[in-house]
Amino acid sequence: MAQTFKTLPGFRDFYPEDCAHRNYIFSVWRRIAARYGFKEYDGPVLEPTELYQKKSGNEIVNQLFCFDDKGDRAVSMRPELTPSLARMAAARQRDYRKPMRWFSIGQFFRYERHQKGRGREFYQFNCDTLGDDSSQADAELISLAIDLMRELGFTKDDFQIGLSDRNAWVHFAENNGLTEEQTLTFLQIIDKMGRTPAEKLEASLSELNLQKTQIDEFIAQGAAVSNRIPEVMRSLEARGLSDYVKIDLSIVRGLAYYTSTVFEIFDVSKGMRAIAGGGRYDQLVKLIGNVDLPAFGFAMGDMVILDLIKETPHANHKMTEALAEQEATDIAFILADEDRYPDLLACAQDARDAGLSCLTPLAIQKVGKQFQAAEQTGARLAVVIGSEFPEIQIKNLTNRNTITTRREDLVSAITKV
RNA sequence: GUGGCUGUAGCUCAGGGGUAGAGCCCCGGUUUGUGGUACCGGUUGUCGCGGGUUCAAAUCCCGUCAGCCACCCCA
Repeated sequence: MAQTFKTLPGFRDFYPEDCAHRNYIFSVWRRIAARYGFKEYDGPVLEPTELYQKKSGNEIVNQLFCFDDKGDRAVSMRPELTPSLARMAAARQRDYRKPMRWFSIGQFFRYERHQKGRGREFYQFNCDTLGDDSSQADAELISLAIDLMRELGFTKDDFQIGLSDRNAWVHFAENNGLTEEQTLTFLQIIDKMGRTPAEKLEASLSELNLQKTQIDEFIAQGAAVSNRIPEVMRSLEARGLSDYVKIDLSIVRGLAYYTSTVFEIFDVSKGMRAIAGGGRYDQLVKLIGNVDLPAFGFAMGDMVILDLIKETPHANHKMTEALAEQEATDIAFILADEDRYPDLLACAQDARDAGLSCLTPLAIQKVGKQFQAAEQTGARLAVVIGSEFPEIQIKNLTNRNTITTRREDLVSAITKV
């Protein structure tokens, strides 16, 4: 009995239609990054496990695809790009004018349970500015993120940027006498506040001698608690993008390395999932690469955004249109007389040399079948090669207009049909 | 790691102790040089796997595995 194989849990096959969707998202990512002058880079898929431990501590090993290689090195499939970026940027930062505007599209791996919007393997767009600590850099990347969403067809009614300042909370913690360690615990409590039951929240806060009312009052102050947020907002206002942004101090992001501005993209319609997120990390490059390089970055994964595109009619329509245009074949060659097969191949080669995409029959089939196949593969034109060759017929499959021409005029005639 | 739901054709699913079903997809045909519709025909299954009850189990019971969803976590 033949054994059948399936993908490993959390891993995906990309059939042509899936690949088309993926490439559509990639093309939007690249287009918008280029629009802001960002340069593409990439790092290795396999890194020393230590690189991730250094940044995030030992617990992270549970979530890593890690193993010992044949040289007994502890290695991990990359779960994220930022540590590799920090290493690369630190190593050669003198070769690049600041600010460095870098982006990357790559595949990442996390050993965790597969669920909607999350797998063990996924693609992620990473976009970072290094070597500039200004609020303009923050606003520039948030603006890029907004344009990304707009280019994918989303509107103000579909998504929103939540903007916050982690530093404001650190000051709050200091003013309330928390130690550095307590502050980290505190930030995690804030991060989970939205989905923690009220009683449990009160209990965790009281361990730090805090009351929920203090937190609520602080959040209610909004931008006033931060030096950074008003500057970022002014920049976004100047760009006409401030309608997309809402100040929400409850956002602090899970990771410890964020230093001041943090933001997330949420979808408005479907349960406020986080689509993307990022923030400022002015100390991380120093930690990993021993070079002072303030940075701001964000990342967006392919799984949640694709779900959201498919669930949002106008975004899905935009994707479908773009793919139909991109994938259309120019010409389906149709063989009406077997003896003319070599002539058909010669004509197809001419057309291909001229840059046209062509399909040619591989087996002898009835003309009707060939037209049907041409139709189903989405060809724009059919070119019929038959006994009257070198006279050939060109038919527009959309409006059924037909012209006849000579073999040598094929390429020039095509534009007229 | 914890919980809920679901496992029947390639896909979406119906059926519910007595010979295995529908739609879609795919392939072929409707007399051989012109397409989307229509019609006809065809391929595909140990009903996830193992055990139990029964004259008889895809169906009921127990276990197990897998998938999905949620929790945990989220870089």
